[in-house]
Amino acid sequence: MPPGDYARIYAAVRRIPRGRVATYGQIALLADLPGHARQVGYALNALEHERVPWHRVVNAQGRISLRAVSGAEFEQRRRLEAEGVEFDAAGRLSLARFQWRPRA
DNA sequence: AGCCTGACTCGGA
DNA sequence: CTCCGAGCCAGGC
Repeated sequence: MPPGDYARIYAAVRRIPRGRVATYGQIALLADLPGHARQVGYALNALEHERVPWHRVVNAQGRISLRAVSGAEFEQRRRLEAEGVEFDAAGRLSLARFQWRPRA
């Protein structure tokens, strides 16, 4: 996978406004990498100190994807709630309400 | 090459 | 609604 791909993925994630979320597949599309939803996850997993709002990326079911190393999920939810995103009792957010829909 | 794994997704049971 | 199963693609062995 070309090194530049990660940069495009990060650029797409950076476009997500505060208080909104995007799905992995959606980011893949915006980065011109249709079908690479999993790679988006890898790219986010590889983040170190880059300034990228990784917490605004959730899966297609409006849930926070679990990592191999548990713990970061709580941090993600905490950050989203700090931006006004609400979760239901089942730990899921409403994509209908919070998903970012960039125009054309 | 083959096999396994993973911050994914969609559709069917 | 939840649980698979299959498809998906990149990476590491």
